[in-house]
Amino acid sequence: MSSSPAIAVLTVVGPTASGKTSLAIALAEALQTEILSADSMQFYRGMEIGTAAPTPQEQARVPHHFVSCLAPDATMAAGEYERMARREVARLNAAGKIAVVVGGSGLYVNALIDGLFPGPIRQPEIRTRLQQEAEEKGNAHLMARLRAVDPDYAALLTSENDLVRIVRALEVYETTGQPFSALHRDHQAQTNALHAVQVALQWEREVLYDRINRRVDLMIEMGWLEEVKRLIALGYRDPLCRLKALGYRELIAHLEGQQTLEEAVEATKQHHRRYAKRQLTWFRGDKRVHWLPATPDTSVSQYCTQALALLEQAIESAQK
RNA sequence: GCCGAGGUAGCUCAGUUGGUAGAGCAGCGGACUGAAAAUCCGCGUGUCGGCAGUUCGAUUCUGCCCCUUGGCA
Repeated sequence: MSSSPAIAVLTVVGPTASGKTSLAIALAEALQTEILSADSMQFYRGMEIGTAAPTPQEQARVPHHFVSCLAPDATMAAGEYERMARREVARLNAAGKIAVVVGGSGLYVNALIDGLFPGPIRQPEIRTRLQQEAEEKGNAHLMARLRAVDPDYAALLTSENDLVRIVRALEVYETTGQPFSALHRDHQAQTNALHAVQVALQWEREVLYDRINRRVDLMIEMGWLEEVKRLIALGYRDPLCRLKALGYRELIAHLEGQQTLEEAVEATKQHHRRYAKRQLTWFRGDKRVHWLPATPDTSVSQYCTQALALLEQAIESAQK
């Protein structure tokens, strides 16, 4: 019976195509532990090529969780992920192991480490109703409603066009009778954050974009189009469009004759580059993340050594 | 070689009857609490090809040069 480690999780975060998967595997091997994915799209089965999920060979090296475990028409939610992932962290910690978490979905990583406020899961009927209302009476109408029940949160939003957030906040208010911002504030006051060490690989922007472009080409070479065709044949065309995983809609548009393969590939690369930029903004904003300078000449084992050293330091200071 | 067209942002181009310039795309920055690979907000980043002349002032007018391009040879 081992005692719980001083650090509960070691995360590998950062933008897409930065090399998270291989670093996480190296770290999990070194720590003799398991990997929890924090990737909102690698959950889905049959989308392994397009989401750059760890390959069967990679998964054979280290046990993985939360990869290829849902049908493409299933819904996931950050709160559900928080519960499932924390259960795995607790199990590993109880065995004296540090959980290695890898993924680029910032909200999911935060849900796991910091926890979300205990709010309701999404309410499809309420959302549909509110969206219809926005369409009929305009976005400003919904924003005015939010301002009336939760002025603090309304003031934080950048625009009345951010319907996703306005609808969610109104949905929370309708379900709980509490303003979204108040629930959020209460939760921050009594946070139960996991003790974590977070690392990310920091590439020069041009090099990262080059890696993204090359990886999309590689995905096509590995049979991404066939993967999409297979999913369509299984009846997942519409769920796939709803998921909005990068590239799938573009490839579907190509398969349905709306654009050339080249156009679809170029659009996909661009969407990945923009996604990487949003991820950089997200993770740069979290001052707990340690950025390891990355270059084409550095090997995974070198990053691994650096990350383990950071982990060692954190464990020492946690034990003081 | 001759005749014509053009050189303005990373790209495609607009424009200034002389007062150092603006669109689209690309790009950059930010926000983010159960849809998050989603969603939303903000920002022109410039030796106006080069040199000289005219002018208070030239990206704009003039001259020469360089480069690209179409046609004729």
